[in-house]
Amino acid sequence: MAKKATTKAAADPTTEEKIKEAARKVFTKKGYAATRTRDIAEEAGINLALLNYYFRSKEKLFDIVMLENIQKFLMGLKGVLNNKDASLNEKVVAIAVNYIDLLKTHPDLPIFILSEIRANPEKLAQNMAIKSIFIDSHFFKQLKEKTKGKINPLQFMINIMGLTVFPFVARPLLQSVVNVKQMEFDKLMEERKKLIPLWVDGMLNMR
Amino acid sequence: MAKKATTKAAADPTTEEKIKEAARKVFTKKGYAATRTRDIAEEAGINLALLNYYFRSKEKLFDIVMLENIQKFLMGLKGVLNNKDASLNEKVVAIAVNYIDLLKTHPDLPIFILSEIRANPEKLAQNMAIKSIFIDSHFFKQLKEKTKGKINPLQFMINIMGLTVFPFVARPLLQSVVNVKQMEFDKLMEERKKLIPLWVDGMLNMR
DNA sequence: GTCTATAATTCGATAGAC
DNA sequence: GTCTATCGAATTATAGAC
Repeated sequence: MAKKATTKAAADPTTEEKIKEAARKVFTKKGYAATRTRDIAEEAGINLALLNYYFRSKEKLFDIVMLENIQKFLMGLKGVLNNKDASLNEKVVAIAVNYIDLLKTHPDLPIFILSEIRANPEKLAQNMAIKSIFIDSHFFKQLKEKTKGKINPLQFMINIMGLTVFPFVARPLLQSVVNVKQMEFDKLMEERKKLIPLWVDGMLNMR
Repeated sequence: MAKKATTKAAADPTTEEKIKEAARKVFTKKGYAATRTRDIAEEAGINLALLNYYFRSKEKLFDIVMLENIQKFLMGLKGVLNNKDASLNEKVVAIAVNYIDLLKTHPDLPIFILSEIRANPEKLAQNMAIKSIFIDSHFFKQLKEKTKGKINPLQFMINIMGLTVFPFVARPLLQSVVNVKQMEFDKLMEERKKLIPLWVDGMLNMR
């Protein structure tokens, strides 16, 4: 591991890295159970036996990919939520923009994370002190002030995440059922970067 | 099929019905690939061989469950969206209340449908003329009028569904990571029946 | 480190008795 | 219709040559 971290970072990927990237791609697309290690090996352009040589098993490889995916999905948030110099509205802008940019390149991330957690909740509890990321954040305090007892601030947290993330979760349905094309979808998501902060501001300042 | 639809509807379930109900439960919880026919048989309290006797294969059984799930999820919507006597706001209320009630008893429905469509988009295209349910609905016309060219009405359709459905999609994360208990979750969802129409109204009447 | 070949297991499906 | 027993295919994992 970390054999050639000498000069260049992105020289040519180690076999181990190739396998992990292939695993991320296939796992994220098809889910744990539907993924065959052969698919990963083929995607990585290596032999099946090498997968078990580097990672002990399918499950261990999955755990690594899963952990990194969750971090990718949540850790970007941490800095934003705790920036004490940003107003509530500025934070909403940052959340919307960051997530939409992330999800435009990794659209399957949310549905993968959510369905795997759902199928296997006990795997999560572990170490993750993610609760604090949301509930103990500066952002959450700002929400509490703004809503002063009237409405549970968690409702707004759900709304902001929902307005941002839900379109990507619903994308399979939008594309294959409502027949929204990839380009139209991307355009809608770009529009939402500006719209979501307006909508959230409206919700927070009602009556 | 339909052997004893004589007097009582919910007398005692046919073996066939028992299998289908067990299949719905297990498939919806674990997804197609992670489900073993043995799990379904055990859940139904019958023998594995009977599953193949009544339904030809795991896949055929799944297709039936999937179709019924999609109908359960979308068909309730159809009547609401096309009720010409209901105002836009009344329709939003109906959507929120209907879905939250449905999802409180079937919380895994959305994530199941979305992740299975995602893993297997070609299975959908089929017969389903679902596009019309949304785009050609009376509700969509009302949205168009209200937003008169300013914003794509699809954005609001996404918002309404997102505000309503997303909490249930995110529930695994909320419960096992943010540590929201079942009772608190249910309470939040009840609150949302009243809040969502207010929020949507605010969004539609901005500036 | 990488490959081929194969062992070990799991799982969907069926044969055949009752 | 329902069960037990088992087959056959698919898939993860490993042994062993290079």
